[in-house]
Amino acid sequence: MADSLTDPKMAEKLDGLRMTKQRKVVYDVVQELAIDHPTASSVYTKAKEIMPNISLATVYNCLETLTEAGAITQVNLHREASRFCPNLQPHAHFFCAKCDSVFDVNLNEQADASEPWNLPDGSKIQEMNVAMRGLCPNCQDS
Amino acid sequence: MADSLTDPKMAEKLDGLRMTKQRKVVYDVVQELAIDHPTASSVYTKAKEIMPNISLATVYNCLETLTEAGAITQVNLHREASRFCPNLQPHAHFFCAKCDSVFDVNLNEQADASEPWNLPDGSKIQEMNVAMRGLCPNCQDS
DNA sequence: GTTTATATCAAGAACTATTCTAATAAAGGG
DNA sequence: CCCTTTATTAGAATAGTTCTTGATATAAAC
Repeated sequence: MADSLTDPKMAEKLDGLRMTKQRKVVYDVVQELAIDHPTASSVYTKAKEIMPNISLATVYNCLETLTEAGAITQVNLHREASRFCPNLQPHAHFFCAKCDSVFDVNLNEQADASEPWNLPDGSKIQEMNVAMRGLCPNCQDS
Repeated sequence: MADSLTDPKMAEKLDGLRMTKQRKVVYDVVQELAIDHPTASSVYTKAKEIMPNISLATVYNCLETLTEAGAITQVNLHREASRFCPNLQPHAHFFCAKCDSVFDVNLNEQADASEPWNLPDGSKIQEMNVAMRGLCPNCQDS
């Protein structure tokens, strides 16, 4: 599969990173549960089925390492528990207020579409957050 | 000013809400510090200058109430402390990775612009998050 | 291969931002 | 004003996450 850790492009991202058994398990679990956008503790629960001695701290460490390496991304809404997503394509996330599910939303292919996001039919947005991190003009110079 | 609590449109939003002294102070402080996008504790520090006996819990309560009423919005990036913003126009937020400042970013007026966000010249995006909350098709029906 | 350096792991303590609890106080309607 | 409702306060509690320590494992240097 394209997003496998053994994929050459992914290997490049993970350059200099030790692919330990724990990291592999954590990454595989995030892939397996991708559709749920699992939290750290969901990943922990599932990872223990494969590696019973793995600790929650290690799961947190692995998730952080994989995120920094760019293999997965951290997904948040307000201050709810972080969720993790192995989809590296540019996309947004929709959080259902009722059933607590989270799903990926792709950009609309048609540039002239009225709605930039390709939401499933029948979903209704109540709130939208757009945040960017980077360097401001002042900090860019120094 | 247009965003004042005494503005008729704002009054409508706050319908049914008791405008207590504390809520007024908290709202005024958020307005005053708007450019900084203050955290709850920044609001608390400033609010105490005006009302020395106000408690942190009250600041949190007021911020929550004002947010629910639609008078301010809660702004987050990952799980950093929430920040609050009295700008009710649709806009995004830019978090500087170096100086920790946060600023408003408006939508580009020109529909055909290459970049949908009107970023200040010289700023550089490293990461972008788009999240929506609402009802998914399944939950819409039930 | 042995030694030395570096990175990772596990367990639990510590931390931060936030929410909850229970008692007191303040608003607003009659 | 009085009464009911709602808000405030201070401090305790909580959730999610990060940190610390010592033990292991891996890699690098010799």
